[in-house]
Amino acid sequence: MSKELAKTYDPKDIEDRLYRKWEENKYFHAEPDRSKKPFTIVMPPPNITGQLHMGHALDNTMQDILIRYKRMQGYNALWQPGTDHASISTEVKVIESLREQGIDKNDLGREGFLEKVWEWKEEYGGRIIRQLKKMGSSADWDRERFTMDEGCSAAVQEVFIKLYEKGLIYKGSRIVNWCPVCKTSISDAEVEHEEQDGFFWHINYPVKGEEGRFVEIATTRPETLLGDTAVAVNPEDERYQDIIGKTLILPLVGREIPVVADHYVDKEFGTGCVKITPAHDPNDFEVGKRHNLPEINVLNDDATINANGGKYQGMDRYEARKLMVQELEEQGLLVKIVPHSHNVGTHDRCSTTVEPMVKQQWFVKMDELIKPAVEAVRSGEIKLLPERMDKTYFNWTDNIRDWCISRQLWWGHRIPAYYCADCGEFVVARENPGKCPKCGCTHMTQDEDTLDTWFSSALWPFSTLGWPEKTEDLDYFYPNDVLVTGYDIIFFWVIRMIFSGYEQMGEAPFKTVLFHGLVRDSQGRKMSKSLGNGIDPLEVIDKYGADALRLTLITGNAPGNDMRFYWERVESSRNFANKVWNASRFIMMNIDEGEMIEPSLEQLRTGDKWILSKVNTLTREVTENMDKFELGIAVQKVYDFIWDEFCDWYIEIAKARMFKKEKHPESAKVAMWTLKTVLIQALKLLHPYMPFITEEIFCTLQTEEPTIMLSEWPKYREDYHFAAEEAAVEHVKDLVKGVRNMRAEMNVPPSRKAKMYIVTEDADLQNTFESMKRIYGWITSASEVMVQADKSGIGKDAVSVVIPGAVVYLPLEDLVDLEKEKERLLKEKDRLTKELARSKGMLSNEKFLSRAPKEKVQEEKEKLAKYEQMMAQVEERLDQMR
RNA sequence: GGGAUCUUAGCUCAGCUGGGAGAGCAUCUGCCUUACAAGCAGAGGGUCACAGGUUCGAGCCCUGUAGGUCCCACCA
Repeated sequence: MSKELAKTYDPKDIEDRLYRKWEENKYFHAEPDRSKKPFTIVMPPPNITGQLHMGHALDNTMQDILIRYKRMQGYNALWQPGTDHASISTEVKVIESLREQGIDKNDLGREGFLEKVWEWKEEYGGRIIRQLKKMGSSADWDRERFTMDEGCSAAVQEVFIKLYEKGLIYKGSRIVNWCPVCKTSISDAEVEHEEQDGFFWHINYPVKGEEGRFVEIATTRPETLLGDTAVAVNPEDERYQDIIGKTLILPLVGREIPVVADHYVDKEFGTGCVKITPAHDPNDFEVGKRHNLPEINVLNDDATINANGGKYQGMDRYEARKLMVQELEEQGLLVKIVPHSHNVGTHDRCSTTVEPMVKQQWFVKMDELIKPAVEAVRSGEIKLLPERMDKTYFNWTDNIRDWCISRQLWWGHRIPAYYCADCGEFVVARENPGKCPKCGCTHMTQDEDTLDTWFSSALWPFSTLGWPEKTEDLDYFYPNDVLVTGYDIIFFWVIRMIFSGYEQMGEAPFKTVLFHGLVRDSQGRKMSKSLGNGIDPLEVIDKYGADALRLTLITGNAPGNDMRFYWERVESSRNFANKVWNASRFIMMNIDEGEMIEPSLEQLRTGDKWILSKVNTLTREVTENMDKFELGIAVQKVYDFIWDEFCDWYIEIAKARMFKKEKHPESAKVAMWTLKTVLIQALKLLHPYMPFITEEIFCTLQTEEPTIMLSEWPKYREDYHFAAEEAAVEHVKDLVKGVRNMRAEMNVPPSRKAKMYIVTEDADLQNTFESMKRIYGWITSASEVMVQADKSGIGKDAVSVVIPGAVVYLPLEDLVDLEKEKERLLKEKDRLTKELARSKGMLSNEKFLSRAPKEKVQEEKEKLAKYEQMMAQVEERLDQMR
């Protein structure tokens, strides 16, 4: 009785204190240990510039649940954390902050700028980690890594060189996506397509030497006309047979360009004539290659027109467009302007319209690399959850294109290529070779470009474990078991980790990928800065506690589905936490101190066996669902058990015994043991989801173990399955519910006590009701309970309640409104009539009898018998009332 | 253009391999019953989008329709 908890649950009191305890005791830390099986999850590294948002909160909660679960199961569980340098985001952010101080990136120079970025990293890099800790995340922080730390950088260099040497990385002049604001190339995955309303400008291109003859083309980007080097038509298009091979005069420019025939042109679309701009359109680039057309780049890196644009030089692309259209109109070459909505590629970071441009860039050749990654998912060696993600995955791998990995940024891993200033030769090497292998000069400088951020994240599952060194960690913890992440980065990250794992390690990086969806606002919108609709997880934690937030994010959500965030849901999670808290408080206040010995099966009463059987089944179901990664279902079962079974029924059952300790000391003792045992088991099942509250209660309730997080995950016990007791308590529940229902509907106040007669001819039932008299008598405030085979001694006007197998009578003559009771009985009769019709219908169906499984038929027959018996009772009672 | 996914109670969503429709919140009615009013007890509320099909039996499987969401895609 000495231990006590505060009256209401206050997470603020306990969360930080317990987290400190866990950290100080190194409970999160994992070291290779051959006597235990490893279980590894690598944390998707949050950006160093990032602040905790709901996506992180969900992602980390799921991982923490899995890690805590496996840790309790005895696995050597490693949750490997770290952060990502996030090249573009970070660079842009630092540039902005410098600009506010009036400093320009270029004035600082590369070295100076990088110094500033590292300063920024030192200052803000730890912020998100501190925030993740507030969630209760049990990652092994001693192992925190950074994508640009020494080891990860070595891994990046190693991979680059290996791939280059295998011919899987090449440098080439290709058409790439160019962001004119970030002034860098980006990969296809970073381009977002958005539908925009634009126009089709129809322009006449004069045919050389044929006065008054034109070829009409249609374009959505008239300014690219400056780079046109041909016009193409479909070779099968009858309309244009005679102009193939002729020469056109490019309007405004005056350049002579040929008309070529290419199957790429769709006869049905537009005018059937396409202007070809190889330097600024991926398709045109291909056409240009086929017809040996020159590539004329007309844009600067900031998307202004360059010297090749003649008099338009220096103008912004859209300004030039406007002026050119105007001039075309003046010259009578503009045929018409047709509104046209089309897809425009934008940069996912800054939303700037991307310009396709021909540039020298580094690429990863994908066709061979992707093969094992495809096979892994196809064969099931790597499992994607939910399964439908397979299609998304294959859709990408089937249409894979080479990966542009060079970025014109400073913050990131620099490309290990060195160029000779004299002869232009380059070498890929671990360090500057100093001397040019071709001309022998010493003017070697490193490539200015850095690598795509995802190039380093792709190596995360093994670079964090020490690769390219052959470490014990790598040997023991690789491959990872599960990867938890949002479906939005399947292309950016998941696929690239998979092929990198196979290529570098010869093995899958992980066995299962568990995808989750987006956390949206209450209206279903994406949470975003610009909308200002984001909800800060830290605010939620501050108001309701981390456990409540975690529970909210996990319940009622199937894997891979988006969810909406509601404060009301957090509130109900908090209410559950309080429920657990108070149930525990009650138990602590009412059990005796000291060691408790497990009672023998003979000592256990019906109620004890029932709840032990229930928690036993719960254990099995929770474990099964967690193994299937059905976290929402698993925690829902724990929730329902604790609230609806343990609190609503077992604690009430126990009260009837504990409050009469003196009269029945043995029964009280067994109840106490059961209360404590079941509570601890339920707390363990709940711990991965709500680590703080379960730890606090566990540590207050018992002294044998220092922490719940290293306690043993409960196991299903064959000897704790009690079918008969479960059935008995169901009968008692039916009785209690029936009486409560009657009292509520008949407006019998709770203060009104009454005798209770239970009439049944079934001897087993008589025993059940006889043995649990005290329990349900107490719950229903009966003054006295009689169990008998007939109605002797029961007043004619006693109210009756028909329950399966028995009729309960309560002599409440003075209070009873006969009309009301008749109404109540008629309602019950109505319900039974429907059930009987359904049941009889099924059982009279020959095909059901012959084809349905025997158990189903038997089950249905039992139901029918039950309803028939109840119907008879109801009818008898109604007859009496006539 | 291709693909995925959703449509279940007033709202938000569960419903895992087909076998009598569930939860939370909201609503209504009683209760400060000695763990909890962040609570207890009771109640109301659903032709599971629509139309077909398979099956003894369909919210669940198949086909189609309508509407919503998302992803992918070089039709200028």
